[in-house]
Amino acid sequence: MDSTGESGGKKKIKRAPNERVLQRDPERTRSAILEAATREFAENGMGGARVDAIAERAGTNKRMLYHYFGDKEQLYLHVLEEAYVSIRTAERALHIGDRSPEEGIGELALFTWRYFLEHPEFLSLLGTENLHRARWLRQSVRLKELHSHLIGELSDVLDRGKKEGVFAENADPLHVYLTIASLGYFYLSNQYTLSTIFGRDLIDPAQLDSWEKHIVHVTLASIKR
Amino acid sequence: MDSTGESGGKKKIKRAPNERVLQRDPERTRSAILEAATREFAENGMGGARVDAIAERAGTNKRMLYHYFGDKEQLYLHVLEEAYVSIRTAERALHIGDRSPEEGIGELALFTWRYFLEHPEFLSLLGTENLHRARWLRQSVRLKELHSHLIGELSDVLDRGKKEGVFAENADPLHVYLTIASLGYFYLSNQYTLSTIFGRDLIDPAQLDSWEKHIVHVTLASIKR
DNA sequence: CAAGCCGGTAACTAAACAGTTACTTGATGA
DNA sequence: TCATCAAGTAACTGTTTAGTTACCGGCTTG
Repeated sequence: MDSTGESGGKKKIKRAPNERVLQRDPERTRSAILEAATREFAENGMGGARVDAIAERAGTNKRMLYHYFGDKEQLYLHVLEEAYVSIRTAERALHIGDRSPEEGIGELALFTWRYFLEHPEFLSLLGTENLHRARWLRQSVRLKELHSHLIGELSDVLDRGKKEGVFAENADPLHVYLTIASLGYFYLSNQYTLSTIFGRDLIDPAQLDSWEKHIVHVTLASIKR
Repeated sequence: MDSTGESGGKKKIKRAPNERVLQRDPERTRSAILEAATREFAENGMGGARVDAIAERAGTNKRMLYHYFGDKEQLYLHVLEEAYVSIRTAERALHIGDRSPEEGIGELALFTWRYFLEHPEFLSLLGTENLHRARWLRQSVRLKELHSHLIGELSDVLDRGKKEGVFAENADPLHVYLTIASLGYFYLSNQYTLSTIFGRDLIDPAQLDSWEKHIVHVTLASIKR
């Protein structure tokens, strides 16, 4: 589309290509807001998060935030959807069916634990959303089918294990996933009260390592025949 | 102490003892505020809770709230302490050491699950407190030693089980408690997002019953020799 | 029975807040 | 080269909020 004849020299775009690269960049502004909002909502919950704080963290101002996302609630919903899409996308890449049933389940447990450990903001957002009884998640059209894949794949692995005689016949895929998620979620999201109360620093690497082994052990022990 | 000589007849206290019982009752007002605050904080978190709403729910007004508790944060701390004292008190009444080791652990798991089920406000308060990294709990002097009893008793039961050869030698009392609490906490506190996502109503009595059995099974499976 | 104190009410205040408006700056296409 | 539109800024607005002040009234006590 350089047929305007003026595409040659004058345009100020990229004047000094690396000196002041793009003063106006909608894509960057948008994602900066989304990232800042993720942190703000994760740290303070829906009620405690401040729109001004998000704008400041993103290096922009409220006007832009309302421009791209409508209002505080819609911005929160975007953040939540993004968080779910991220974990489920990473999860799919695992292909737990490629290994033996026991290895597959162990792999899923390890992945989930480590993902939780590396993404505390995801745990926090889940907590906030549940405080509000999934008020915003229920509105989301994007997320309903995102999860059938997980249960489907898990179900296949369990069935294979049952046929091979290593898993109990009554092992339920939802129960298995809930077991894995429970053990990771509670330990990490409640680490602050737990460490205070029991006087043991749960975030200490040795403790983390010990709990990681525990999760895998418990998960497999709960379904082995 | 009735030596003042005027303790006899005249006092208007209890005029018509049941008609307008006590227009002014500090004890009742105080506990009404505490109960209202428990619900408000549990439903909306620290950031979302409204002081006006608490006063209204308690059938009083803000003045009294500030009179009895100082400010919003101190009131919140009282609520949190109260919640912890309640569960630990009920827990002590269990005497898990009076039974066989396996029954004792099963009893603790059942108790914890049912307590969580009947006290959703406790789970919610825990979530809120952890969002704030135990900021207020850390300030509390009352709660530090409240928990050594639990771990101590649990430790005794495990040791007995190990001597009798039913429990594995490396079973850790903290891990056992965390396992029990994890499975109950996550299922209940995250029931809203989980039900939405997996399309199964987790609060349905049949589901609850099934998960209760699962918790006991998993807990014992994780420590059995 | 008068003095004073404590439980209680309601209206007020200053700050914080979500959301808006008026305006500026920069890119693009005809 | 100029009209147009999108990106961006900053100051503003009405409302909500935690916390306060001024006041009322009944009970206790010297």
